Amino acid sequence: MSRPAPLASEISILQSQSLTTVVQRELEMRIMSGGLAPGAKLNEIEVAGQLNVSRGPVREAFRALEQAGLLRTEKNRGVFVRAISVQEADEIYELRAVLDEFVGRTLAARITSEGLRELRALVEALGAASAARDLDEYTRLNLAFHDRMVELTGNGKLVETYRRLVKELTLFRREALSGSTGALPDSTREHREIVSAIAARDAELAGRLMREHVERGRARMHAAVDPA
Amino acid sequence: MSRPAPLASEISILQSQSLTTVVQRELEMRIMSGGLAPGAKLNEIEVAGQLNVSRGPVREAFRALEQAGLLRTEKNRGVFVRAISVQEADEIYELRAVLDEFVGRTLAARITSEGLRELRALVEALGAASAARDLDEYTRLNLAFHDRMVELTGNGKLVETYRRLVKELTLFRREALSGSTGALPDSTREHREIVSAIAARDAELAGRLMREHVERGRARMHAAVDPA
DNA sequence: CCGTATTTGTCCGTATGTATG
DNA sequence: ACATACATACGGACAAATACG
Repeated sequence: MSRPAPLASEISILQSQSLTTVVQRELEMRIMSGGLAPGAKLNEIEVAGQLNVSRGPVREAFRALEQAGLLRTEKNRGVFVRAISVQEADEIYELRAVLDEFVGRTLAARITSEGLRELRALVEALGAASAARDLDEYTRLNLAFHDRMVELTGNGKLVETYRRLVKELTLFRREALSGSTGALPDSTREHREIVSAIAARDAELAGRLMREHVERGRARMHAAVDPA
Repeated sequence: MSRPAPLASEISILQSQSLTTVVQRELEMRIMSGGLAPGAKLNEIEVAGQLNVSRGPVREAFRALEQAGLLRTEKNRGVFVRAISVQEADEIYELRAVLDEFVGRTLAARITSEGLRELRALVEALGAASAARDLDEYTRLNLAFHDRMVELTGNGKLVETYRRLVKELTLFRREALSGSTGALPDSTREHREIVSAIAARDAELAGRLMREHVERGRARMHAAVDPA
């Protein structure tokens, strides 16, 4: 056993989680953060070496991430970070529009005042990041805002489904818009209107605004991909 | 190597697919068909022995099925067939209602005459199975009818998402309604109305009928679970 | 509470298939 | 086309944790 002593931060994880889970999380993080680009090949031995584990847990993590839609396996050839096609991204946007419309309607019907306070705080923070032209922070908060809205519906299955789609979309953006100008869309006004509609308990309007909000993202994708 | 010669039908599979995939499919089939009931514990060595493979592919299949929502893992304890709670089933029905409403609207807008012919044939077959009181056939055709509708939308991501939810609902029904009377609901009339609305290109109506159709299934579940 | 048996978690060796010169 | 190098697929052994008597 030539394995070096793990860092202190790793010990607690190693004790409570299986190595497969640790590897899975680490790879997912690298994919989502862009450390592993779509199309990149993952070598079992290499990954195992980097994480100081054997190939067993790595292979198990590969199977999990494959099912999660982040990796693709070619038998006897290797596993690759999935590349999402424009068509697939379009399908995801279409689905997201349906789900987000439901989210808007549902929140208008059953959000609590505490939930509303949270959303307003996130919208304010989003406006600040936008004014400061802080793209990373804006992106982070934008994801958090939408994710929190979905959570506040109280439907755990919806949360699960939604997050899966968002992960794949993130993969696509990283692939397609890598060299793109980092112009932040500034949807601050739209965000405010959505929260207002929810606060006003106008389910019809909140749903419509959410759907249109997603459709605009979809249109931006097409505009960025096709050199119109 | 004391492994017996595989059947001819297995050889082609072994050549084209990895053992992990074969094991995964086999386990999924056993779970969906009820051979493995919710809550049942799966022993690695036992499964490996039954399928004449080593524990490696079995463990990899476990990770994939865990991600697919059909198995649950407790560290150092084992993997179990997932048991879906009533609340979770309710969440899934709520989601399905949203998706199926979208399916109805979409089909009304873009179904082809060939697709319409297919749906009509399925509805007829469903009516026949209902008249013959053939519950198994009715269940099979009912799943096929709804699955085909989703396919005909042309949105592959939607198909993927929908099937995942249906699998989990099947798991729940198998768990909760195991001792229930096998009374078939006979939604023949509803099915006919849905197809009619689609054929009439009435998106609004088709969507509403689909949503209500799912909501009735949801209500039947609650009625079957709570002794009202 | 301790020791044993069983099961899972991890690691590594070997075979097979793929890519490359 | 052949041989070599290399990566994956699979199997089996060891270590660690849990269950049980």
